[in-house]
Amino acid sequence: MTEAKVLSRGDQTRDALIRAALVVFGRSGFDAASTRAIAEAAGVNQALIGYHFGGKQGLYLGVFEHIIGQIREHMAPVAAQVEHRLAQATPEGPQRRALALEMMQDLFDAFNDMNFQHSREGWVRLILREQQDPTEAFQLLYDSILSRLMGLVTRLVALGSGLEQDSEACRIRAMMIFGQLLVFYTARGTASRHLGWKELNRDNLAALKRQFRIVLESQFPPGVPAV
Amino acid sequence: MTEAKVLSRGDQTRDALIRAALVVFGRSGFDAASTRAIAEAAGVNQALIGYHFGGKQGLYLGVFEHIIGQIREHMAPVAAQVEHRLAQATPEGPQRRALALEMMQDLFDAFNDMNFQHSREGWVRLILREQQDPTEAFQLLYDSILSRLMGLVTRLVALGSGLEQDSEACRIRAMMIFGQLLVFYTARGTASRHLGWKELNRDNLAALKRQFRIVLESQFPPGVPAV
DNA sequence: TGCGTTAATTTAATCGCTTGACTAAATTAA
DNA sequence: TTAATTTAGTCAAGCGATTAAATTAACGCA
Repeated sequence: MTEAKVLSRGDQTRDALIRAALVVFGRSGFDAASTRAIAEAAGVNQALIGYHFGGKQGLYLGVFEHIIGQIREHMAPVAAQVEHRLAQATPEGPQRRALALEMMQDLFDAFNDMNFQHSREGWVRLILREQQDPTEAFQLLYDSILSRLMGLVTRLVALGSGLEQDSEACRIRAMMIFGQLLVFYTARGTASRHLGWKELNRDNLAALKRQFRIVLESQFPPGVPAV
Repeated sequence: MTEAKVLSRGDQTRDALIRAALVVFGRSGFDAASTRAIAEAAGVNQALIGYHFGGKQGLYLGVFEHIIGQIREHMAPVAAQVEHRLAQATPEGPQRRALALEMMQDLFDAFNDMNFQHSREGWVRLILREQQDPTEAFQLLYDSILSRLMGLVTRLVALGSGLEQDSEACRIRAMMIFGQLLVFYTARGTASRHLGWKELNRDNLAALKRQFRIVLESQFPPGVPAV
């Protein structure tokens, strides 16, 4: 319903290739993924990769542009809202901890939902690989959204903890907070065995959110003065 | 100095192949890594992979047996010590929070040091890949040590939080605690840019440990009654 | 509407190259 | 002399890229 059906034949092919490549690249990595396998998964002739994207590399970048668009769609609204509230917040007010906590919960609720919705696709695997050996694709991803999200959470940590704005401590803490959620995707095998979660379903996600909320509150207790 | 020099010619070849394969498999993944590249990195003829390990797959398993041995060497002593203290601890004593906190810090100090020492090798990348698509190698790794470590931390969370022993909540919390550290390896690209850490050095590790300790204490405040 | 022309897109086939596995012969150690 | 180990070379299969030819859609004009 959200998709316009006025896609030309070429655009349909581009689309099918990107969606197939998302899966195949995610499962096998760039080198091990074959253009023939991608083309077959897309139901399309192999030479069309060269025609539409210039080659394997071009298709890979196309996949990341697609991902970036999706993440933007999910996170931009809540990020903008948090930025707005941050600009208005008095950094020394008495309830600034509660405020920071609330905004973090908004942000990470959206983050969790996005990850959950796309957990079946190849997102996680693709980004994980790029984290280990960043290429042009990661530069794109980081500059367009990741840096914004990280900066936002870092400012929220500063607000909630009283630590100096953008200090190294705040940045480390921001990374750690993400880590608490991401570990369920990055260490999927361990999570699967230790928790018996063969796949992340709605119930699992709810339990995860509950514990995350508890831990977040313990890190930024609303009623206690800052360190 | 720790290595006995009584290795036969064949054992030397096996050793060289495993060390080279650790790097090449880690960098490229199983499929994309070529046996020729591994053999060249080991300074050895390609056919020797087939001779000594039966094939590519056998070499891959050999690499994981090597890794498992190393992790055991690092973690088994502290794990045994914690298990011993856990067996003696009275689960309802007044300082059980402080006790749990102390044991967690011992455990994760060892964990951090191990990760740091081997961060240059291909460990992280290899295990990360197995987490996404577990093969026989991950089964081996999980059964031989990962399950023990996870179980241990889960029991410590139970002791420190007052939550029911081995409840799902405890297991989730245990995963999250690991996540706070692992994120600096799994999201290496983001960490590199957000923190300016091009590689994890001694200073960075110290800063990381400091923040981790603070967060851990906030989750299990020594002087406060349990939830 | 229908025809003819042009551009966009798709197809099958082929190129040189690399892959993992294997083998027989050569080399080394016991 | 025997067994363990290493070597160079070969095999079929799959790789990414490219090409010329075939097919399809788009547009101007009658």
